[in-house]
Amino acid sequence: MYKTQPYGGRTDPALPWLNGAAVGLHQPAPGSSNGGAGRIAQSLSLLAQHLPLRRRLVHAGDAIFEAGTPFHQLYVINSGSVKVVNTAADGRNQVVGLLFKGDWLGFDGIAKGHYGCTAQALEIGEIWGFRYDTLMAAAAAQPQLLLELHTEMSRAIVRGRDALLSLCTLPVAARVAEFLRQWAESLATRGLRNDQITLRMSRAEIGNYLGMTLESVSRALSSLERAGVICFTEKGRRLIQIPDPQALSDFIQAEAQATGATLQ
Amino acid sequence: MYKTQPYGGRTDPALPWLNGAAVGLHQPAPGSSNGGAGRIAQSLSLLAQHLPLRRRLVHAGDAIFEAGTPFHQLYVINSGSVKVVNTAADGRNQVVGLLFKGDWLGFDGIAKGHYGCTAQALEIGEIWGFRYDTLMAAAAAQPQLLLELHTEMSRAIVRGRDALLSLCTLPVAARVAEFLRQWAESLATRGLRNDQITLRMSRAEIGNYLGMTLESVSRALSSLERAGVICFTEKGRRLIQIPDPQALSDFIQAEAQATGATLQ
DNA sequence: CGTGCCGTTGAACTTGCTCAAATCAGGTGG
DNA sequence: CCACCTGATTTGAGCAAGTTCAACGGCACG
Repeated sequence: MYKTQPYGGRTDPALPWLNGAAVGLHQPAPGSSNGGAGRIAQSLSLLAQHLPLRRRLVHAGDAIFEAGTPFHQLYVINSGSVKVVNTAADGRNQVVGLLFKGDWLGFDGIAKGHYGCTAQALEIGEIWGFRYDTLMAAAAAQPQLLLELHTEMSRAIVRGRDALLSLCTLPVAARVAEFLRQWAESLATRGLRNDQITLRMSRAEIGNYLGMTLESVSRALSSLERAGVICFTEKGRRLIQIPDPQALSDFIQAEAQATGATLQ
Repeated sequence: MYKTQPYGGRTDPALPWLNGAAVGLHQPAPGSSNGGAGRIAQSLSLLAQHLPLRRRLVHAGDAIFEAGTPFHQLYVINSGSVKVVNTAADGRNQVVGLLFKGDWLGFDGIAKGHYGCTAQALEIGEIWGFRYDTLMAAAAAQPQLLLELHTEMSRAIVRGRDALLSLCTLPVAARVAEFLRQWAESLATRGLRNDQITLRMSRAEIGNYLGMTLESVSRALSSLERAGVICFTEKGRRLIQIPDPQALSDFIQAEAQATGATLQ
């Protein structure tokens, strides 16, 4: 397996912190049973209350914003899912993010003054748009808005880093498994059923996202099915069932250790 | 070459925007010849003026903060360089960032309430620390501080995405070249000489950062030297000279195209 | 009913990894 | 100042994961 080997750095005392949990500065909404779903609903309603929103219905394939256009607005997903595609100067491009209800879009525009990525809906959904300067003005009266913004930006940074880590330390099959695990986790956080996933991307898109070929994605899914970690439903090979989320995690763990990617 | 192949997405009209340029919302400092260096000096002095800073001298290897400790402070590099190491729950860890003067540290703590990474100095330098809540309080009086924060967070997001793109679309040799190019660019932005680079990381650390083995890093550097794109100085193989930055870019371009990673 | 796209699977090939040995730089103690 | 030791780096040879190329089946759409 093509994994980076241990390097005798000084930062290696294997640390026991959970990386996946989505606990934030926010206390769970009083009276909400699920921290994740409550948090997201709460923050969406906060926005709705204090900002003039441009609500837009999108269909699969619709662009929410395009790389290169001037930045003025941020967006929040009220429903549906979105992929973010990064494009380099020489035309190489890559899916760099996959976002769901409550996630924000367009942060990369703040620094550069124009969007650096293209965001595209993967299914029917509703996207809320609002101007960055309006948000800042509203935040003067409602500081909670600022905390929300910072938390979401921080989350985006963490997501990017975790993606990098997966990409560098996991073999293909485990990367696909991790992809499914994260997707299921995102659904669970939002209070949706997470025992099945409707892939809204082609094998080619998934492969592009995970840094592998479409054939590798296909093979990885087949091998996950053979291992009994996932099942395909009778109809269509884009609807994936996950009988036991723990089995997915175990699979990833096993693959990671097999490669010696554990480090230190 | 193991590169992701084209996928017939709908987002592919190859876009001509430069990805590397560091132009921001900030207008170049009036009277400063170099936008980058001016911007950084300006934003450092803005912080010094409006915030009580904890200044700390660090030596190579010193930790600025450790993954898992509670988040209260953000940090800014006043001088020196820093690496950021991400650690997963199962012990896999990876260098996910390399930062220089003017860069901020610790954003990942905002969402989770504790730092998710460890930051470690690569050389002697001075790090400024200040509490996040103090920053927010000061921002009420000085909104420029907020813009600064957002710009830096945005920049961190963009950097992460670009790293992902390199990792997925470039073969090893080009990845090393791109690494050097970015380092040189960072130096240039800060008004420092960018015709030579003192690597402050071992081959193993570089490999970990770039998702390859230390042997691959070594071979890539040797091949860059053979191609005349870089030179080693007589003393030590950690001081690298870059006679012609353009040649580096050309090398990357050529390698990228050779793999068909161009897409579209 | 043909055309096109998506997905799967097989076989051969290539890149980058693993293992191993030799070299080199830096620091330590005599 | 030199011998020595340790860790970093380079380089080679063989191997394997994942890619490339290619063929086939299924489903949707005109």
